[in-house]
Amino acid sequence: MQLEQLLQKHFGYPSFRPGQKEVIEQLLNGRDTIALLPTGMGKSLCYQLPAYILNKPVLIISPLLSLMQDQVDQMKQFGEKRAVALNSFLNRQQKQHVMNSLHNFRFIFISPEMLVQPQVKNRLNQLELALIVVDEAHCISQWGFDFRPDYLKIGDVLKENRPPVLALSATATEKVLEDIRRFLKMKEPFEYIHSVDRPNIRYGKKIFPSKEEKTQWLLNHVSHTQGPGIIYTRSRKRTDEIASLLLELGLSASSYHGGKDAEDRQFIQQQFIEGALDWIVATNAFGMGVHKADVRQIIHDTMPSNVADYMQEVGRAGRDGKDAVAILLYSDGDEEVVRFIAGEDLPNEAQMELYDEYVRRNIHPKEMMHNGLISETSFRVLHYWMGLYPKEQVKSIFRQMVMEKYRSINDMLSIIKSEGCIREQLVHYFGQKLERKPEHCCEHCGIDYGEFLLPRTETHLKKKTFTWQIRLRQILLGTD
DNA sequence: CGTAAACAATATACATTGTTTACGGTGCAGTATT
Repeated sequence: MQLEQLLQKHFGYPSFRPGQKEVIEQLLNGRDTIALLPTGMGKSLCYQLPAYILNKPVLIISPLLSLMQDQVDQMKQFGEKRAVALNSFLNRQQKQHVMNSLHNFRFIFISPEMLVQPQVKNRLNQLELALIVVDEAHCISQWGFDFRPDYLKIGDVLKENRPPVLALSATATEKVLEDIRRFLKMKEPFEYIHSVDRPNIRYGKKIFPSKEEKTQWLLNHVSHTQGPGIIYTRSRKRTDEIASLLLELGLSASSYHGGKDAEDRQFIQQQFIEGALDWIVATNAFGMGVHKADVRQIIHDTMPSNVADYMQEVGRAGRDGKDAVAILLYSDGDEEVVRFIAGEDLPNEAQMELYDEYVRRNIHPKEMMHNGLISETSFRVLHYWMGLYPKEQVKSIFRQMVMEKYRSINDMLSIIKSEGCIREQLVHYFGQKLERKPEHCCEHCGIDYGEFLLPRTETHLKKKTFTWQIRLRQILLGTD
């Protein structure tokens, strides 16, 4: 049967979207594949159709519990009951039960941390899988080295005669692609790379002499333009600050960051997706797995720490194909804090010495953590690297890591400070060529905020006084 | 590293200036505790 017929049979679609057919053909031929497709362009079909054709379970490695849960729920809603998320939401018994019946599932979602557990790894390696998928594969590069080291172990977990591996992401620089190939141990993968350019997004940029002026401009702009929108800033505290100011101006806004309860985060995200909330003021915790098509604006109150993150964040605008705008705000010295945060949580040399000493004295290095000498995150990262290389080499690896981070920050900064076309520079950064400049390009080429500058009407201000506002106030003010 | 808030000192009974201190992103798993 032709692929199109199979698509029709299993999903009821008459034709493929760009890239899907090529990717699926390669996978069915048993070839490792990297697919860079813009969000909302049907990435999940690339593994779902092969799952039905090959009729064996597909393993999907996913970065977030909430993402797995959404996908499983969605599948169940569409009548696919044979989907499961193998993660810490399951208690011991449930986990055991799922582990014993893995062959009965068609889609198995799992976190890298769960995947590398010996018991889980062995069980999965006994299973005959159709495909191994790494969703949001840029996380390998973005998180693996200094945050979630288990991302770097995925390749080691996979046995020699494994099924093809499919790495999915929306954007990746050549460096990220290299990390994906290397840490997934891919063998001459087929690569489908969609253009990173998003013609319907206009790139704005505003430079201010002081932070106060920046904030003033932001408040004024947001209160006179259309949402829905996301405002990215660097610290949790500042998300709360800005959100409060917007609330005072009568706008519907909420802050969002990793320090909030999972429940509250879920609730806020849901309100935003449903359109009951116009503005989300967030740290980089917000975004992955947020499927909202009509986001009109992305505003950066603080610069992101690299161009790949910037593209990822900006890419959340205008998924419906309609016009959207991304505005990057900068005030002198913003990069200093970004630089600090980049190096802050990495293990320092004193901790490396101490780790070494603990090992020499036959004390489990975990004690460092219990003695409050290192954070959990830093310990995990340090433990990973010290297990691989001698101390001096680890020191040098971390020095390089910091240098690399500083370089990425500088790359972002030089785009901000440059006088050139923003779109062109972004596209070039991903090693691509800009085919055609859209009419509304960027700050440099001339930007017209046009319809985004529609004045806010009274109804706009007052139409929403639902229960969510009360709930949001509770969350924001911490009163129940 | 840089900022801002909290605190202290000055020099005079209020407010300015100097000094110290706290703080800063991303998530998983699994266990102990509300």
